[in-house]
Amino acid sequence: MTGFTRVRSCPPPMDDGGAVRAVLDRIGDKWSLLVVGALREGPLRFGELEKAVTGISQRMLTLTLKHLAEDGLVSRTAYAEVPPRVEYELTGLGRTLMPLVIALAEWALEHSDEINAHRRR
Amino acid sequence: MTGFTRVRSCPPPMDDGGAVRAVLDRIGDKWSLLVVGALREGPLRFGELEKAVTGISQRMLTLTLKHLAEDGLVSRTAYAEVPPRVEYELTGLGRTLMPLVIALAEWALEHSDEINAHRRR
DNA sequence: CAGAATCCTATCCGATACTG
DNA sequence: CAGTATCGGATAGGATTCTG
Repeated sequence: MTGFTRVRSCPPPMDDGGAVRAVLDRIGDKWSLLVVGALREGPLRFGELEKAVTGISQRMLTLTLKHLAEDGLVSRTAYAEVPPRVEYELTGLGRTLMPLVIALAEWALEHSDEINAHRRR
Repeated sequence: MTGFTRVRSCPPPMDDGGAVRAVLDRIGDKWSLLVVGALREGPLRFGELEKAVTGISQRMLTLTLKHLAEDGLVSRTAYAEVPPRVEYELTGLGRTLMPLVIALAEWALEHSDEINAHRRR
């Protein structure tokens, strides 16, 4: 057990020993939250995601979707058609993350000016 | 669901052109949110932060604090004493981020088991 | 259309040593 | 105590090419 430092009070357990960090390691990368956010209104195909998440490379979209699927945040459905069609959709677990993504986006929009002003100095 | 076709042109943006991404680039790194979370109950000294954020290296703590200070999320106060004492504290702007950090931590704790179970397959 | 494979670069970040 | 400076390995991620 890793000691905490000095307990003042212990409201929400920020560091349970790694759960927070483990999650951050996954969704704290450059694209995951943006992809999750892009799926907020329903399933999208690979190509649609590519357009929805501006700037993402094909490779990173593939990898990000694979990770999100491994973590159970996104489901992948391939339809046997020609040309091929593959849809990605948030799972129930993935949807529980949406309020956080929304909140983060709103926070970013609301405070980016202030942050940029500060950074410029 | 019959009777209308899903509109899929461009489920437009929560991406205003980069504000969300810009913020993610800053707080989406490995340590920033953990440092912010460590400061939730009040100011801490450099050494206290080092212990509070388990696993962080001296170098990364220095850099992370510098970035957070540049963005105006954290303030730095050096007291002219021997030995030196430096305290870091959330600014008003930094405190507006706390609800998000708390929410993220709670989400992580609540769903890490499910994520890990999924990943194991 | 949806990807897999390969190559290559920038940067992240830890370890270590030194300083006021 | 609270940093700074430097080195080097690991990895993230972009560009390009190829395939079912």
